Amino acid sequence: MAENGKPAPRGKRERLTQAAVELAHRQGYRNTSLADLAEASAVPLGNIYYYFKSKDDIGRAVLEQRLGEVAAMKQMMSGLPTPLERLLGFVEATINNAPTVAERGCPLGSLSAEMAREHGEWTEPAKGLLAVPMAWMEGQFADMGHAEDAADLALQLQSSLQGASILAHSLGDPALLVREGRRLQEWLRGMEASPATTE
Amino acid sequence: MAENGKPAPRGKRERLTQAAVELAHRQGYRNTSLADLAEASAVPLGNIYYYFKSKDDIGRAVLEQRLGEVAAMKQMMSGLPTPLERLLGFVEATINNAPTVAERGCPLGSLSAEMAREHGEWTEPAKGLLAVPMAWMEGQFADMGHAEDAADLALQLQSSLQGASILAHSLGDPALLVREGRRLQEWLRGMEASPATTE
Amino acid sequence: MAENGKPAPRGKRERLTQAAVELAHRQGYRNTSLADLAEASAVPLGNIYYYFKSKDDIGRAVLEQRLGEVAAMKQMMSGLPTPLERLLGFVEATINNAPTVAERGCPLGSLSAEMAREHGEWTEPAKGLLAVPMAWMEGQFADMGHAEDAADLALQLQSSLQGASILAHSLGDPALLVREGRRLQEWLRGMEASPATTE
Amino acid sequence: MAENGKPAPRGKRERLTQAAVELAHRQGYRNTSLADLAEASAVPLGNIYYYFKSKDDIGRAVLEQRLGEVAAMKQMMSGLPTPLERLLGFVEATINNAPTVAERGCPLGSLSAEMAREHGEWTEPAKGLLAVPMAWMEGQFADMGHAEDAADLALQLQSSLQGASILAHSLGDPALLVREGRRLQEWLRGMEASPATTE
DNA sequence: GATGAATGAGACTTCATTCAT
DNA sequence: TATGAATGAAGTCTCATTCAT
Repeated sequence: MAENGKPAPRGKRERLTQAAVELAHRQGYRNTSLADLAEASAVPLGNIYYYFKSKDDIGRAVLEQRLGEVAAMKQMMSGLPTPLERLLGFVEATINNAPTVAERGCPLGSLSAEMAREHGEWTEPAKGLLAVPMAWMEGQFADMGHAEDAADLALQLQSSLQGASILAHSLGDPALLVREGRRLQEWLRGMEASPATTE
Repeated sequence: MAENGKPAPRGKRERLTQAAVELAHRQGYRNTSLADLAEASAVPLGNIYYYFKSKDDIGRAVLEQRLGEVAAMKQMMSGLPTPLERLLGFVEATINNAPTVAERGCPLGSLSAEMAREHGEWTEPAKGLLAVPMAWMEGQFADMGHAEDAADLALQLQSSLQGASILAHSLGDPALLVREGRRLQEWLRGMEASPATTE
Repeated sequence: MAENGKPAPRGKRERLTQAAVELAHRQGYRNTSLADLAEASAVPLGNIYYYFKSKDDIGRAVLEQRLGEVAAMKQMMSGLPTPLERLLGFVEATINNAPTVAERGCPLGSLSAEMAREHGEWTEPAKGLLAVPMAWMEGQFADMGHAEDAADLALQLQSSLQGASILAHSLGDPALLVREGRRLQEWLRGMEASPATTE
Repeated sequence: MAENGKPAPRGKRERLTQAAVELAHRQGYRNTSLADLAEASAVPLGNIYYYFKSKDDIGRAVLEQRLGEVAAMKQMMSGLPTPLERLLGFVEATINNAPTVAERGCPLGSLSAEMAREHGEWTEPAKGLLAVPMAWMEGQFADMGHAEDAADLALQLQSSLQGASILAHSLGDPALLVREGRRLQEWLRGMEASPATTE
């Protein structure tokens, strides 16, 4: 009764989405049963269908939620003054996330890999999980004066981060991601010294 | 060696393993039913249990098979004269595999990611899928005279290859893996010029 | 008539009944969910239970509505001067309805068939759907001077109409019902020429 | 071990089909759950899927079984010497079936009506349930010398039989079907006297 | 009266695993 | 060894019905 007395029915769909996102990260989307989800979100199984009309619909919500997080990350980085700082900040965020990544995999990469196999409706949106950040990186590199090879640099950065995430996860060692992240930050800093002055 | 005339049952287990490896790559291990496997290997469903005592047992065989392929790859590369050529050959092999990787994911990475989640018995052997190649890379870098940062270089190379594989798979574009592979080969060649012996 | 200003809730029950009748005709009673009904009648699902205490209760209303239509048809025909014209008019009405019958089945026959199977409370009222028109026909034949075999003639007429409706529906061809209807009209007209004067 | 010791695995699919045909007749196809079917045929629910890959597949089998019965009926009638006797025999068979029809509906008509609504794959074969017998009747009438109006006569006969079946079922009175059947037999006999040879 | 939300039984389906031969 | 058949748990989904405002 504090702020409102309603049992906050709005919160339920979000609770479900949140739990679904978490479970999909922890054990995979396909591997997560609706019973799992019902228990994790304390919603009776049958009631899930009041909020989502199918499991696929939940998958869509998970995807959207993750895409929203990607957008939020871009938004957050846009507060930094230079493209170099923004890229450094992005890598820093990944590094900070290393323990979780080592335990459950990269939130974007693992979901993307899983959904890329389902040659269904959401194969397109799933691409955004990795493509959107990479496109953003490309923009930052371009702004740094590396317009010509911005795409290659972005591919290099995104590949390294994704690969290091996989290694950290598969080998269960967050330090791998931290190490590779630090190296990438060094690389980024060194890049500014000679900005595309290739001639 | 033949004690009796019974038709060597050896072929069946291998056919099953082979089919399981292929199906796990194509659609994921968990997502592959024993009925799928029975059909793909032309072995009656009930008979699978003569060769494997459970589905988990098949997972173990798949893992072993892939680990065997890793060993074979090392063996094959050992025919090349210098560590640089060996590393270049490894990357070249990955590049040649790009179309398959784009369609089904990296044979090692995707399996490793899937099995890393099953906090069961085979979490340890699964690590080898990515750790063994990386350790091998480390050895090559050391042989090239980069003893001190061999581990970092190996991490860098393996991360980039794995990451590029994920991107190629998720975005459905083999060219990404080819591009990143070529860049890595350039990087490797440039490295020999000044082999850490900076002075 | 208005005792208070409350918006006459009468309209809703009728809207529900009307929609239920239509849906039952189009897709079958059992096959119609309350969610379907709620949507079709623009009445919130939960609110249906204010007007009907169970789905069975809705079935009862559907039945009553159809029985009311039967009564209305009788009423309408009573405006015609002779029994022959009344019977001809009845057949004519059926013929006019042929397109709908071919698409959805006879409104009376299909409902009767569906509800006859439910050995429940409404098995009795359901009989009226076909029995009432048949009794009415019998009366008309009697009035035409065929008192002795009125029951047989009614059976013959009603059977033919129902059977032709089934054929039109099952084969998706309204022409079948039209053809049989015309034949029955001829038969009726020929009957008057020699009214029971069989000798 | 009498004739063969095998637990007659072949019999199971037929037992299932048989039970499905019976249950579909008694309570409708859609209204019959697989649990009902499992119980009626003494087959564990899960095992049904060894014999049929979906419920639709069972529906197909039911349809085929009924169509087979139609063919068998034609075959049986072909043993009679004249078309008149064959038609009389057909009506006689229907009459003999009256008690069952009154209880459960016409085996062909009710199935056809139900499946005509499912605008799916089997809408075509379902038409055969009523169309095949009607086409057969047409042939018999033609053989009787009524080539010109054979189609109309067949429509008339089939309509009357179907309609009388509905009435018998809906009103729960087998006598209605018997009465109408006898009348139709009389009509058929009277028809031969002046076989269309009106001049 | 009205309404969004909840609930639990039951439907169809898949699948790893076991059994009898 | 080989194999068709059996089995039961679990998964996704639907629906009539009820509850709390």
